[in-house]
Amino acid sequence: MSEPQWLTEDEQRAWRALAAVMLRLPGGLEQQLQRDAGLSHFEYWVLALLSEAPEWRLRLSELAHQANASLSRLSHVVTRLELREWVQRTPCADDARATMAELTQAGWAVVEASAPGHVERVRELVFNGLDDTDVADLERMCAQIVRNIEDAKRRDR
Amino acid sequence: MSEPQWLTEDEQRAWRALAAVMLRLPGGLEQQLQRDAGLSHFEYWVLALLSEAPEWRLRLSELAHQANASLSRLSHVVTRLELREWVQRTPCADDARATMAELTQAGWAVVEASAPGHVERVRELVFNGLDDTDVADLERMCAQIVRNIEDAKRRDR
DNA sequence: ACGTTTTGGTTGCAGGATCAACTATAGCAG
DNA sequence: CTGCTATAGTTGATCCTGCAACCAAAACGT
Repeated sequence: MSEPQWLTEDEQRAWRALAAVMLRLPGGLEQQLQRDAGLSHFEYWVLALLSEAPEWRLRLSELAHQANASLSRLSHVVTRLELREWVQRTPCADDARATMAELTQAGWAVVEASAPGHVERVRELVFNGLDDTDVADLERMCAQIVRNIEDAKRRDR
Repeated sequence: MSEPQWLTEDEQRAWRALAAVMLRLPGGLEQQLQRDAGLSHFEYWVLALLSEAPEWRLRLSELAHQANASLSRLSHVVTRLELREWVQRTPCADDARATMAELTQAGWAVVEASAPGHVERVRELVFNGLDDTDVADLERMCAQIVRNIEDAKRRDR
């Protein structure tokens, strides 16, 4: 049994900083959206994804993937969004197992109304103090980390 | 009323990547800890912070700050950890309002047993594919983002 | 010394997330 | 065509978190 490979000092600091972002950023975003639009961040994200999809429609599984969520979580959220009449479920023509989620006019209005405030907040929390190089680096590193997570998930299965 | 300042293409990609990390990384860490040690990531984090503190003791408010959590959340978690006898609450000598959380021997054993597996997973998910420069950049950017969040919180109050 | 404000912490409750169990359809091997 | 397995989605139970209300002690102004 060998010693585990501990993190270096630099890695520890970086990990603490990333963990801090992971723990605090959701709350920071949530707060503005909740106050100004009565939406959770995840609800906003789902509506925004639908608003960018062709015909405002996506299969639930595809939507779950794009939203980085489990199908279960998405299903619950779509149910709530349906109750508020911002989204509608419709059966899928190609595949009888599948369900489509479709943005309603009212849902579109919600996205349109809340997007500017939300984008401003993202700017404020995430991009303030970062230059163009940083933004490119951030994307590259986060993409790498997401790949790592997906690989680990696949390995675990 | 002026047009909001939308994100550039680069910013959008970076934001999506960061959001993906924010949404998936907790789950990725949780899973390993839950499976191998029966701990949530946040519980581990709290125990680890205590294990590094002098005399294994910290005031709850200080612990909450270091753990990036609200006092309420921390209080709930400490209650659960106390039930498992990994942590003990003791009154604070200097300030009668304050409470100290202290790691027990059993709690220390839990940290010691689960740390190697957890560190390995952090390595796997976060640092795999990043070089030294990346690590330094990641820390700097995350620290900046945390500052942004704290500033916004202060402004909102 | 006394009232007010701030800080430290706890608790109950409501809302959301995860997990496991389940149904139904599609795809595939023989 | 018939099982078998994989995919798509739903649902209910349980657990966690945030919020608001609350209490107690400290700090502060006068």
